[in-house]
Amino acid sequence: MFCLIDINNFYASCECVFRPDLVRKALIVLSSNDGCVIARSQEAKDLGISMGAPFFEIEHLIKRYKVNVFSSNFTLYGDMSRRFSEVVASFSEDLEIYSIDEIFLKVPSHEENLNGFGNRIRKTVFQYLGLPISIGFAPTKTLAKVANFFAKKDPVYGGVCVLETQKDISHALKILPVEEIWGVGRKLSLKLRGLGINFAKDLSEADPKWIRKIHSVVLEKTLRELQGIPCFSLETAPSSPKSIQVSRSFGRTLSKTEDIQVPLSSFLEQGALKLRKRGLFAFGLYFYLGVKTTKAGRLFFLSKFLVFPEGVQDPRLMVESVFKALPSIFKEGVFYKKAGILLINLKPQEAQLTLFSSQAPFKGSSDEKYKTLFKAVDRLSKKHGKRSLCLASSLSSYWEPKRKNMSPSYTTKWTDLPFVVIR
DNA sequence: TCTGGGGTCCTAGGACCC
DNA sequence: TCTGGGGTCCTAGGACCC
Repeated sequence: MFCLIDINNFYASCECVFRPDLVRKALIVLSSNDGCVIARSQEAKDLGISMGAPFFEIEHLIKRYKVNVFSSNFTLYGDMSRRFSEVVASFSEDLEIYSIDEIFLKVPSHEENLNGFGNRIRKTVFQYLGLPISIGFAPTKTLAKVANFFAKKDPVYGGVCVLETQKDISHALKILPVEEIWGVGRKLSLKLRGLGINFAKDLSEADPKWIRKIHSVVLEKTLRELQGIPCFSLETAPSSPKSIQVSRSFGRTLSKTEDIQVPLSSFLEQGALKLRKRGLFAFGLYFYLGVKTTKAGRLFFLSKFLVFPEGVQDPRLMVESVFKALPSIFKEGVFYKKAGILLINLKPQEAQLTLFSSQAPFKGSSDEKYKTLFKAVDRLSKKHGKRSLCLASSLSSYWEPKRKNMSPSYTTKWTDLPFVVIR
C-alpha cells in the first residue's frame, strides 16, 4: 500500500504556525513583488479568492473581509518542509519526497490498521510542527492521490482516507471529475471530456491501447494505476537536478543595459551557489528576457544559449560570458518585464580535456579521405556539445590475417592535416 | 497600472545511418 | 527505370506537476 501525505494550504499554514492568532482566519500569501495569490487558507478560499488571482483584482475582497496578507517567505517554507520530511521519515524508511509539501510513503508491512497509522502520523506532525495534514492510502500512487483528495475535501474522513477494497475504489472513481486525476491537466481534461470521459471511472474503464494511441503512454499508465496496477514506483533516491533556474519578474519595466545586468548577475550568483551546493558543473546556460506583448499579461521571451565545453561553476565566468552576449538579445528602447537564467547539462565533475575518437571506413582518393574526416568531426561535435576541436587524425590500413587463429591487424599512420577543424 | 517561480517528461518530425 | 525497412538521435513545442 502507498500513502500520500500532504500539508493542507502549505504556505498559509506555515505563516499560521508563527501567528496562531490567525488560525481559522482568512489569510493569503502573495508571489514575489506581491503580484498575485499563491496560497490561501481555507477561509480565504471560501471568500472566493482564487489561486493565481492578481492582487489588484481581489483587493476589494481583502478590504471588505479584512483578509490577512503575507508576502512569500520561501526560506521559511523550505525549512518547514525539511522538518516535515524528518518527522515523516520516522514512520517508514521507504519514502519519496515528491514536492515541497507532499511525501509518498510505502506502508510498513506490520501496519495493519491504516486508519490508525494515518492518525498517528497526523497527530505527530501536528504536535512537532503545528501543521495540518491530509493522508490518503491506496494500492497505487495515483489512487493514493485520489484518496488524499477525498481526505482533504470531505470532512467525514477526518483527514485520513483509505481506498483499499474494490468497492471503495470504484465508488471514489465514480465521483472524481477527470480533471482531478494526477497527470490530467487542463488541456487533457478538455480532450477527454470531448470523448465522453468525464469521471475517473470512465478513464479506468477505457481501452488502454486506445488511450495510448490517442494520447500517450503516460496516460495509459495512469489508467492502469486507477485499475489498481502499480506503474509508478516510489522514487526513494533523491535525484540530481537536470536543470537549475533562477528568474524574477521585475515589478516594473527596465530598459537600460545596466538595469538588466544587475538582476542577471544576481541570478547567476544564486545559480552558481546552487551548483556548488550540489557539486555540479553547468555545461550550458540560457539567459532570457521577457517583453510585454500587446496581449494582456503575455510575455514574449528572447533567449540566448551559451555553451561551456569545460563546465562552469564560477559565477564570475558566467557573468562575463552573459554580459558579452547580452547585446545579441537586448535592444535599447524596449521595456523588459522579466529575466532569468537556466543552467543545463549539469554534471558532477569539471570536464577534463578529453580525447574522443571516431572511426569511419573509406576507400579511395584523398578528397574522400578529408570528406570522411570532416564527417567524423561533425559527428563528434554534435555528440559532445557542438563544439570540438579536431586535434589529430589517423589513417589505418587493415590487414587480413595470414593464418587461422590470428586476429586481423591494423597499421596506423597519423595524417598530416592541412588545417585544424573547429566546429 | 498592477498577473510567480521552478521543475520534468513526452511526442512528432526531420536528419541521418545502414 | 524500379525505389525498403528499420533504426537512432536531435530539437521544438507542448503538457504536466508543485
